[in-house]
This record gives sequence, C-alpha cells and structure tokens, in this order.
Amino acid sequence: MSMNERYEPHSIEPRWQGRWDQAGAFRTGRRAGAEPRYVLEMFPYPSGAMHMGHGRVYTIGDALARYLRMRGHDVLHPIGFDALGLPAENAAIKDGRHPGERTRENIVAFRAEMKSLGYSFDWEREISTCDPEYYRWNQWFFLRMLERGIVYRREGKANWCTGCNTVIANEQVVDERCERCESPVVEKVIPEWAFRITAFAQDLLDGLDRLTEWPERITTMQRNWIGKSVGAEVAFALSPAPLRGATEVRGQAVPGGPAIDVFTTRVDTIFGCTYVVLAPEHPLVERVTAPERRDEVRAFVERMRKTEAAQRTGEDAPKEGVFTGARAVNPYTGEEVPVWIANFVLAEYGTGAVMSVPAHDQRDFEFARKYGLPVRVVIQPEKGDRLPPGDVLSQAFTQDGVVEASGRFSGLPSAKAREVMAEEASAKGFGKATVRWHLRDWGFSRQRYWGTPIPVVYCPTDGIVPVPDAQLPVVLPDEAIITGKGEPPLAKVPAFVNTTCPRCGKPARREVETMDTFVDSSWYYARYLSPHDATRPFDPAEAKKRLPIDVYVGGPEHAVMHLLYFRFWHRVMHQLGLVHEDEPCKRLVTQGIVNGPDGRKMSKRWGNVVQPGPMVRKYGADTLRLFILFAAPPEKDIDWSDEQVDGLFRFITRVWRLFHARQDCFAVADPKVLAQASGDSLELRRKTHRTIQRVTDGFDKELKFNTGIAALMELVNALYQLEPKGEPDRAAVREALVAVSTLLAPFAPHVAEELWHEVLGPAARDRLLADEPWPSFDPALVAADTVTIAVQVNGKLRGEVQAPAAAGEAEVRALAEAEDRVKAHLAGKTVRKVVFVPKRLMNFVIGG
RNA sequence: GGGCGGGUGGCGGAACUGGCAGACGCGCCGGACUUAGGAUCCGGUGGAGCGAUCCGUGGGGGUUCGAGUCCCCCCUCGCCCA
Repeated sequence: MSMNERYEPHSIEPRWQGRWDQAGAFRTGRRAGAEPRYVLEMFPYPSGAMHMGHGRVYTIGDALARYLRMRGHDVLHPIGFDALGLPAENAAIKDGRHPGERTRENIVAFRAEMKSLGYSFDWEREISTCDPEYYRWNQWFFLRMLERGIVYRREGKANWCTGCNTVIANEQVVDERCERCESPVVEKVIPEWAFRITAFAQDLLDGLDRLTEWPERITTMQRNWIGKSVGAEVAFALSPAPLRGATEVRGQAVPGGPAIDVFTTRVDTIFGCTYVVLAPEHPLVERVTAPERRDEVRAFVERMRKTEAAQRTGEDAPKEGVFTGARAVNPYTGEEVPVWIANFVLAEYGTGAVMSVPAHDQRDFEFARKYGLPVRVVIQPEKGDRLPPGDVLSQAFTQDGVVEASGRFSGLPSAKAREVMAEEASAKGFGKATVRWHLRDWGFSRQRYWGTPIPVVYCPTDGIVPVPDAQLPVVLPDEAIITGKGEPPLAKVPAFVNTTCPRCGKPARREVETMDTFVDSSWYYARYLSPHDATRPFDPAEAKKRLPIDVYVGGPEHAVMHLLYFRFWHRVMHQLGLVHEDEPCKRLVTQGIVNGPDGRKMSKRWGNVVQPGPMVRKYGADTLRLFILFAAPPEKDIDWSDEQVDGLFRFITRVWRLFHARQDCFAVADPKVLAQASGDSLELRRKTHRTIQRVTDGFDKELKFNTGIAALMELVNALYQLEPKGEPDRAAVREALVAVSTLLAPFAPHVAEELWHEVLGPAARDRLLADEPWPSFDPALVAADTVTIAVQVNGKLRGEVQAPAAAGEAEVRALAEAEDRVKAHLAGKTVRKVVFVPKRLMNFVIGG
C-alpha cells in the first residue's frame, strides 16, 4: 500500500471529521480522572453566514483545546448560539419572516461551516439561547434576583433608540447614537426593570486585581467604566436665603436652611474656592437667580438645553457661563462666593453643582480668567518651585501637594487633608465623605419581541406578581406581529397577555417586555456544564469541577458590556450557592480583527470581504487554519492575504510530498538504531527535539502560534536537506516525520491525522492522533554540544568561532585570537578588557 | 486632553532575563527539471560600496564593553475614555 502522491484536502477532511465524530473524540468526560480544562470561545450571534472574525476566534480556541486534550486533559470545549436579539427582529420587519425561522436557518448554516473547519467542539452540548429550555433559566435567575432585591422596577430616564424603538443600555450608546442601527438616541422617562449591578461595584472593582491573566487594557477599561471616585459632598448655604427658598436639596433636608450641595474629589482645595457653579438644569437655578439677572440667565439655560452634552463639556469647547446674582457661603471659611451657572457642569454628574477652585482645576482656571474671577493658591507642590500668587499663575496646578493658607488644615498633605476635612464636614453636619460611581444599574427591559419574556404578571389586586417556578418557562408565542413600531409586539398577542394572577386567580396581564440579550450571554458558559438538565440551570457539582473557565477567547469589543455583566452574573450565582468562587474566568485572550486584503476593515462597502466558507472550499480547512494562526499572534490585527494563503497551502503540499518521498523510512527501527544517529542525522534529531520545544512553548508560555508553525517549517526544510543513507538516518527521519505530523495536529488537524496514519500504518489503525499524547523533547538533545560564539572587537562583530558548549573563557579566547579577521583588528592594540558571555559572545575592548 | 497599545527589509512578522537584528512565510532575482510553467526542487535577497568596510529597528539625547530591548525628550499611528 502506498500513499497518494497528491494532497487532496477535500477527500481527507470530511473523512477525519467523520472519524472524530464517530469516536466521540471531543466529548467531555471521556477521560475519567484526567485534570479538567475549560476552553471557551465567545459564542456567535448567528446572523447570516460565518465571517472571518468567527474563523479566527474558533481556530485559536480550537488549537488550544486540541493541544490540551493531547496533554491528557479532560477538555470541555463547547459551542452554542447567541440566538435572540434585535438584528434578527429587524431583519424580520424588513422581509416579513419570523425571526425564529431565519435564526434556525442561520444556525444550520453556521453549524455546517464550523464542522467543515474541523473544530473540536463537543456538539452534544450545543445550546441556543432562543430555546425555551435555555431561556427558562434566564427567567429562573430573574425570579431569584427579584427575591433578593437585585432585580427591581424603576422609573427612570432611559436611552430610547428612535430606530429600534426600544430602550438600550448606556454602553450601547455611542455619540448619542445607537451602536447597532446608528439612529439617534433620545432620553425618555419610562418604567423599566433593572439589575442592581451597582451593589456589586466595589466587588467587581476589587476582583479586577485578581484577574492577572486578563489583558491589562481590558481590566483598565472595566476599572474606568466602574469609575469609582472618592470625594466629599459639601453644602454651601445660600446668602441671603432666597425668599421662596427650598429647605431641602434633592429630597434631603439641609440643616441651616437652603443650600447648594456640591460634590468634589478635591475637598483639600476648598479654601481656594472663589465661586460655585450650578448646571443650567439644576433645580435651584430659578430660585436663586436675582430678579435683575433673570432674563440673561433664562436665555443661557435655554441655549444650553439645545446643545448636546458632549459639545458642552468637550475639552476644547469654550467655557461659558453667567452670574446668577446669588451668593453662597463656604462652610469652612464662612466666606461668601458668587454663584454662577456654566456649560461645563452637567446635572447628571455628581450633584449637578461644583465648587470652583481655579488655582487647582484647569477648567475652573480658564473660566475664572475669562470672567475675571479671583484665583487663590492653596496647594503647593511637595518638591520643586513654589507656585506664584493666583493673579500671575499661568495655569492650574492640579496635582496633590501640601495644603497652605487653609487655616487649621495648612501644612497637611492633600490626601490627609481630604480625610480630615471630610471628617469635619460630617461632624459639623454640612457634608460627608462620599463615593461616586460611573457604573449605573443595568436596565434590561426591551420593548421588543425576540427576547426572553420577563416572568411577571400585573394583577389589578395584587400588583406585580412573579410567575411561580412551576409555570416556567413563559414561552415566547410564535404568532406575534412584528412591526418595530409602537407598543411591544407581545402586547398585541391576546393569548399571551391575558392570563390569571398566580396569587388570586383573577384575570391579569402578563409583562410584555423582554430581556436584553446580554442576559443570555451572561451565564451561558455555565449552562454548557449540564446543558440537558431539566431541573436546574446547571449542575453545581460540575461547576465545582470545571469552573472557572481556564481560557476564554473573544473580541476586545466586549470589554465593558458582556465581560462586566458576565462577572456580575457569576457573583449572583455565587450568592445563590451555585458556583464556588466569584470570578468566572481565569485567563482572557482578546483576538485582533481580520482586515481585508487592502488593510481596511472588511465590509461590503469596500468590497473586500473574504468569507471562510469559500476559502475552505478552495484550499481546505487546514490551509485556512494555518493562515489564521501563522499570520500574527492572536491579539494582533491581521490583513487577509491571498498570497500568504497560497503559501500556507504550498507548505502543506510540501509536507505531504516530503512524507511521500520518505515512505522508505516509515518502518519502525529498533530504538538502539535511533541512538546511533550521528553527523547530519544527529543534527536532524536535535532539530526535531528543539521543534517540539518551540511548538510546546507557543502553548504553555504565551499563546503564540506563529513561531511554532515557523519552527515546523524549519524542520520540514531540514528534512528536505537530508537524504537518508543508512538505518540510523532512516530512524532519525522517521522520528522527525512522526513529530511533524503530531505537532501539526492542533493547527492543521486533518492533514496531521492523515500523515500520522501513513507513517504508523496498521499499528495505528484504530487510534486517532487527536487522542495521542503530546510529544516530549529530550533535554539532552535540545542543549547544543557545540555552539557558535560571536567575536566582537569594541562591540563590532569581527568573526565567529565554533566551540564546545562548555568551553571556558580561556579556551574561547584562544580560538577567537586565532581568527584572521579578529587578529587583524587586534594587531598592535592593547586589549584592555575581555567580556565573555558563555555560549554566546566574546568582546575584546581595545585601547588606542 | 487622559489611559493603553504599536512604529523593525518591498510586505506579514522573529529576536529568551541587554549579547551575531531581520527566524519563518510572502514577494522578488537566478538556476535545475520541463513541450510548457502561474507546478516542483535548489540557491540568493536590509541599504551603500569592486573591495576591506561603513550605515541600519520612527527622530534626538543618555546609561553600558555591548541597546530593537533600559532611562529622558520628541514625532507618528491605532484603540478606549473624555
């Protein structure tokens, strides 16, 4: 029997896919007792066909999963579909088809493409979030969170997308537009359901410190998004008290009468406060404005109302404001300062009022100079020159320093002063230390159809009544009419809406809103643990065994939404006793984008879209996989390159031909014969073992496949150079061929199986390479016995010498000095110093 | 403006804790085989120079026997946040 001379991916790939499938090679739990590993890639939203981005994530994750399996682990490598969501519904509005129907078709196509790429998923664990058996557990979690007060109903300002006709999350608003459809987003007051994620803010922040295997930029983005700022609230009493005054601010009674509450992170600078600024929308503006300034103030407020927040507060936007005629008292100094309103203060942030310290805040400084307000220095740098007086200061000094001209606080360092001053405010009742967060609660009601129904009922007598667990799932009815306009689609399905109150049994109406699809993706990784469990979301015993996720691969665009909700949800599950610790994932890998051949983002607009499907049909899956992995390390963006892909196809062909040409080496030799290898064949053996080391390092040290594949190419090149002559040569070649096919298995698994079986022959008939142990290298062969040592004279390369690896300085020096070029450069000079780095380099330092 | 990444041949990218810059691939050049070559194999390929040699990792300084790598200043591109 002799092997086919030609590499034909289309005949070998389906065959191995079938064999793996038949053997259940990728099923989790096959290896009793093996150490578990969980490799997960972010599951796809099945819109249309698979694109190259999907090809990249799954290829990266698959290489790792296959490697870990060969390392003997019991690997969980599941896949599913993030199948609910707006795009499917929007498409349905356009062409009148049911989103479920379209989604199911897309899933069929996706699954087929993923299979054709040879991904080693455990398909028996596949899930779809649109399956009632999945989303019933969304509802179950909702009810548990409702019981614990983590879910609540609120009346709030919401971001309303005018295109999607629904509320969207803060994180989905980009430049006042909807991230998905780019329609303008407006604010609307609406009752909605929210998750109290802010209750977990501190914990989510603290957890970041433990995520040492997450990319720093992701943890930094999360830290910024959570946005903790520690500061103080201080009340500035109005003076004189306005006639029609309020005695409370924001619902809080203010001791001593009407006051402006300001929030500041720099209370240590408060003795330098020379004015106070209200947001134009601040509720006190009307009340404090002096009658003679009313027209001017109203005009300004009106103008600001029409300007977008981003424009108003932009760094380069001009600072603008007007004096209200009112005055407020600094509670620390008793001093009266003017009250202004200005464009750069927003009602939503903090208390909607700030104290202005022009000497120590750049924005306040610019404003003060423009309107001729005083500048007073109260902080001096800890080292370096003292700041000049306020009237000649050229810009604000915004760093911490030492407090001065601040009465009893003078001389304290900023940090200490903040602490002491906040304590005093609290003791005297005019303020307190506070913490503010950028993170907001997660409003998750959607006025749309294609999502999880929220399991509550509105009863005229009992109010909001949760649907009992026994009645779950609340199934999404098929017959909704989806128009994308007006009322939520579920409101128009009487059979769904009309129900009875679970408490009193009288007629009641179901909630017609659905959940944000980020709910689905917040815990899907746990459902994979026991996807067919009909009694609970997942098996906690499995969770104990397999969580947290060892490696999670996905795009960095999910840094603040999905990955934050995912961490939040895990904490909730922790509180529910379902998981044993509070972080869902140890290591996160964020993969770069696959751009078009022109270096631009792939898009129909540029006509530069390349899809995995056609590429698999043209070159086979192995070539596509190798291209993706060889082009660059996972985190970097790559450009599609037809030439480069051709090159990788050529590489596989070259490997194939090599095996074909060396069939005479396939017979197993006695291990003693292999040990006899010398000269070129010993060099080949060294190369083989070094290749094993280099490929292995690509998995264990940093996740980097390009260098490992390069090492394999080098080994193949070396094999072409050696024409085997005797038995020891053939044994060394066989060892290398087995290594090449085995090491190729995570990257190009089909051709690897094929070639490995060719070499091993009948001995491997019932085995699969995917199941074989990963090769180990012989350290003695990896360590070189002779090395090339670079010889420099004054740091410039003048020659190189071969020396035994163990050679000492004297021995190497003798060899080096015998080199002609070195000799020439040393002639007539005095050697002042010799630097010797064993196994690497010798440098002669010579003088004039 | 702030935070985080990057800038290395014609291109994608290598280079362990400072130690021969450019591994590997693409492209290009040459050769062999061939009716043919857009297949395959072999060789070459940072720049300048006939040469010894010199210059080279965005730019400028510095530390060091030695810097892509460490320090300071600057330019520039990308992402995120304002």
